[in-house]
Amino acid sequence: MTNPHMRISCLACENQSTVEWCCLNDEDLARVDRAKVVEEHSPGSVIYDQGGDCDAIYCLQSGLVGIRRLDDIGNSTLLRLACPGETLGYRAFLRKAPHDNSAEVLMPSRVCRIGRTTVRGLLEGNPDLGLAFLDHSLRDLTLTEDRYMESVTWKAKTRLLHILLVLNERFGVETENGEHRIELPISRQDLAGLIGTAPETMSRTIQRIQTEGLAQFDGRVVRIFDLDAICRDMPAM
Amino acid sequence: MTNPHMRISCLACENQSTVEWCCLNDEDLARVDRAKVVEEHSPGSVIYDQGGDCDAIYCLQSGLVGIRRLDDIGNSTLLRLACPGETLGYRAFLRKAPHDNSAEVLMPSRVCRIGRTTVRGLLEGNPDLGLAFLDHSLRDLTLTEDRYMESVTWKAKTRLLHILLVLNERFGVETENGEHRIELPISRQDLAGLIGTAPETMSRTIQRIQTEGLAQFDGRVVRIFDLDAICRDMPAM
DNA sequence: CGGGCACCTTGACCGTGGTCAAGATGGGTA
DNA sequence: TACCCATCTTGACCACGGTCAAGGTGCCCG
Repeated sequence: MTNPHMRISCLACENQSTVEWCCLNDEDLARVDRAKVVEEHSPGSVIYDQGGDCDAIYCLQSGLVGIRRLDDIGNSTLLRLACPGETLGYRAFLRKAPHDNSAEVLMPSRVCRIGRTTVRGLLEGNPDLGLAFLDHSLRDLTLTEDRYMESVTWKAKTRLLHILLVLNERFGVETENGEHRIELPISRQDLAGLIGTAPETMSRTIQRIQTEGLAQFDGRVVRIFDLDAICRDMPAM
Repeated sequence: MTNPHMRISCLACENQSTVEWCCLNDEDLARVDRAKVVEEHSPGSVIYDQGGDCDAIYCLQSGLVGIRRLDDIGNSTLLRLACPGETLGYRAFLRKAPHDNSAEVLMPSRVCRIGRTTVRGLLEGNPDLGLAFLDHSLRDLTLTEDRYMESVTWKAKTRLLHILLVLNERFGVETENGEHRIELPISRQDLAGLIGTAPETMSRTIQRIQTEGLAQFDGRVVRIFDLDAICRDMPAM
């Protein structure tokens, strides 16, 4: 899993500017660089497990990771996606509590693991880092609250269209004829989890969207003909 | 609204030990005490408004405050309750963004208003305060995420029973015959908002709970005969 | 006192979406 | 090629809960 040859220095990492790490000076970055362990993960492998103790935080350098939560019965629900530059597992770390979700690799990913003592040291020496984490947490909080409101007030179709708009921002490409193509990074089941419905409902909602001509689903490829039409369907945006 | 006669020093405030303020030394507490403005509010009055700019944070000394969010149509939903000791409006303040919710007084309350410059000064001089806010934010995040999961997987009846258990912790009293009495601090409408349903569904759910003998509703007074029976109805607790 | 007005309740209706069960599809392996 | 398995789709069913509409209750105010 560990691959020292592909190693990129934190000082040269293009994600360095993301939220929490942008406040570190070169000296501290070098310290992280020395302490970190770079891991290569392939889809399906787990970075950390729900319920497990937290002895490090992770920085996603490239790839894609899914944050899952295990139901009390045992079925896991995809809560959200983590993209390159995101720091993973910081919540459990800072709360000194077990992870309340799991991180599973969805696309081949390179993850930097930064041990507990290193982070503690940085936090103590650099008050801004704490504030950066605070910022991250506040952003997550707003996102989660918005999500809650949506799940209560919006219908499944609206929520799916909304997710498509978000996925389009990240994974969509515009073809020459003005059409948008998204290569979905996740299965239908996970898509269902992401909007909080059963997989069957996901299938049916997709059918409905297709017959209404809003989008075409072909395996994991989605084609959107009229992005504006979808935007117009959103309440309050 | 302001009442200088009822003023309690921060140094003597019984809520001083709550999350963010416990990390301040006496000197800083005295600084807050000098800068703060104490406000007396009666039910219905608004501490801050959604969409409004944030130029202070508020510390609830006594009473009860409801955190509301305005829908895009204009109907407001009660998101959660804030009890004495809670710091209000810190999120908008720290994010330097407009309030994304409103704080409305539900029971006669005394609120300490601490101006922007004072808090900024404290944050700069005292890194621990930032970490305390971080802690608060992380706790809120977990609560909100749990709430989201519940709203997706639990039925209205289960959610109502859960809220009753929570309200019982805060407002319940145990009578001599082992029965629990809760004096609800909120209307049915707000109770409905709290579990994310329509008011009509709230009424019907209450009826169902009564016919099943789990609790008796009489105006704002709820009597619970068998607390354990309700706990047993909760999935995974 | 009556009128107005919130708030709550109840009834009727029906759409959304959960659930169970049965196929369909497709990839991986022997 | 045949088989298996996971994933996805489709159908049938129906409970939960949203919505609209009509009463009911209590409260404040003129």
